[in-house]
Amino acid sequence: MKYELNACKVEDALSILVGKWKPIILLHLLNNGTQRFNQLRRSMPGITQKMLTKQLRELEAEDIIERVVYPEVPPRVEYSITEYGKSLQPILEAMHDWGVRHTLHKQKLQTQHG
Amino acid sequence: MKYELNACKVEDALSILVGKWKPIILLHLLNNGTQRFNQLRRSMPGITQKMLTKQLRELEAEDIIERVVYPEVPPRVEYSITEYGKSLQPILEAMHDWGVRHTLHKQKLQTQHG
DNA sequence: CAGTATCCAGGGCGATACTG
DNA sequence: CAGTATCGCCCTGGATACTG
Repeated sequence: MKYELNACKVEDALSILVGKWKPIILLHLLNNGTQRFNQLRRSMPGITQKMLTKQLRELEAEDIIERVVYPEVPPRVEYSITEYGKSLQPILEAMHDWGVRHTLHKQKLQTQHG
Repeated sequence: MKYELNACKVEDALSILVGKWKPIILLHLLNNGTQRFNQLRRSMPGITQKMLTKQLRELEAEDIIERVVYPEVPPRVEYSITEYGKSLQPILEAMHDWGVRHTLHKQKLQTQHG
């Protein structure tokens, strides 16, 4: 290992990403750029308005995403990743890469045991 | 971005790491090598036997750690990271690096707002 | 030493209804 | 359109006691 990893720091990152819909929200914003509330909602089948609002607010509180309200009728609210939020991308990529290999590993285990 | 990240894969990785004590356990095993049950326990102030057992069993079920029982009296059980478990290290490092920067970022925000 | 078994509190998350 | 408000389930995790 490059150096000793500190558990507290790891958990700081983990606490940001933990939440049933947070990774999905982040990936949608990273992949598709700025999105309106209902645009996000439609792209996440199964999420309720309450949960989407809650998860967005939590990410906003951590300065991971930005929320911009346009004073129009009907209301328009746009969400986007902040520069700081983009710094999470290496973590998401590392997880994605691992997830891809994890699928293969599980298949291998099943072949061995099954 | 290098390519589109898939939410399911990211969550596969996340689901392994989520658990109040799992990152701590993994870092202990990565930093210190094979450890006995009470050795881990002593290095994690606040954890109960039940929780340590539970988290260890879950990591074992995912083939992230290995559990070896020595049929002795008194019993000896040793835990270690598997080769597969070591593949999580890039994720933990990415989280650690981010966590370090997150601390600085929070301090910066507080200076601005406070 | 290395666990189980049991009970219990808090919070995450969902379903549903209502609103500026 | 983009939210709040309320209710309730379940699951994680903690406290405590017991055991091969």
